Amino acid sequence: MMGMMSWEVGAAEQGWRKGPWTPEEDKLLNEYVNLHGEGRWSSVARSAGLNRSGKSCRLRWVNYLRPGLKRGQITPQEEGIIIELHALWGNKWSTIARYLPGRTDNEIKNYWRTHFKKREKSSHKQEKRKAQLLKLKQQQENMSRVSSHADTDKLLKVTDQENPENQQNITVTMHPSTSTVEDHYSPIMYHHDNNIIASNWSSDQYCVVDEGLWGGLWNLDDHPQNDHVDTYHINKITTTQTQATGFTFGGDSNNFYNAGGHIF
DNA sequence: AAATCCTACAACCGCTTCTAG
DNA sequence: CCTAGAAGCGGTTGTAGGATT
Repeated sequence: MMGMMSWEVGAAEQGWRKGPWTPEEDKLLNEYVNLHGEGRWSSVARSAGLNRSGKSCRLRWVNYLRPGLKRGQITPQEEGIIIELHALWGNKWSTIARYLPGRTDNEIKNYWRTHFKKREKSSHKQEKRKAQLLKLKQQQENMSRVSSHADTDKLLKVTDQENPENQQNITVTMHPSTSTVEDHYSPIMYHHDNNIIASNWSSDQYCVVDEGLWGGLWNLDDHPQNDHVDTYHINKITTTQTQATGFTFGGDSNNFYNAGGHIF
C-alpha cells in the first residue's frame, strides 16, 4: 500500500501531496478549520501543517469534512428534487445542491451520472430502433413546439424569501443540447406519492411529466444545518395560459432535448 | 482461484467568476 | 475602473472493491 504511486511522483514535482486523504490529514484540516474558520485556503494548507494545495484542502472540507453533511443514500425525495432541478437547470450542480441541504454538488453530480447516465452498452439493433423512433419524436416535438408558438413550456415563480425582491419568473425552454454524447442522461423511473412522474426514457420512450408534479415536489422548505447557508423557499408556482401540455424530454445518442432555463 | 469487468465516488484539472485592493 | 489571487464550478479521471467470467 505504501509504494511509490504514480500520483506521488506528480505530487513531488509540484510540491503538494495528492490523492486520497489520510485520517491524519483529515484531522489536521478539521482542527485547523474549526479553530480558524473557512476561507484563505491557500494559507490553511501550510498553517495546518498539511502538504496540500489550498484547492485540495477546500475540496476536502467542502465535500467531506464540513459539518452538516448528510451521509448515506440519497432518499427518493432527494432523488426527485435532483431530477426536477436538473430538468430545469441542466448540469448546474452547485445550484441544485443548494436545494438539497447536506448534499454536495459533487455528490449530486456523481449520483446523477451513476444512476441516470444513459446506458451506452445497448446493442446496435437497439440503436437503430432508437434512431428511427427519434426521428418520429423530433417531428412530433417540432410540431408541438410550433403549435404552442412559444418557448415558454413552463413558467415558474420562484421566491427567495430572504430577499423577496428577488422574486423571479423562470421560463424553462426545451432546446437541442450541444452537449457531448457522454452527457445523455435519463432517469429510468421516478415515483412520487404513487404517481409515476418520469418513466424510462433511457431506452425508447419519451417522458412526459404531468403538470401536477410541479405543485407537489416544489413545496420545498429547507432547514440547512449551517446557519450561513441560505434558505430557499419555492412557494408558488404559476403556469401560463400559453404553455404546452407539459414537459417533454427526449434522448438519443445523436440528438436529444435537454431542459435549460433562463431567468428574467 | 485468478483474471477481467463494472460501479461508485473521491479527487483532480482547467476554466470561470468573484472580490479585495 | 483594473488586476491578481482566491474561490467556485463542472467535466473528467483514478481507483477501490464488488461482481462476473
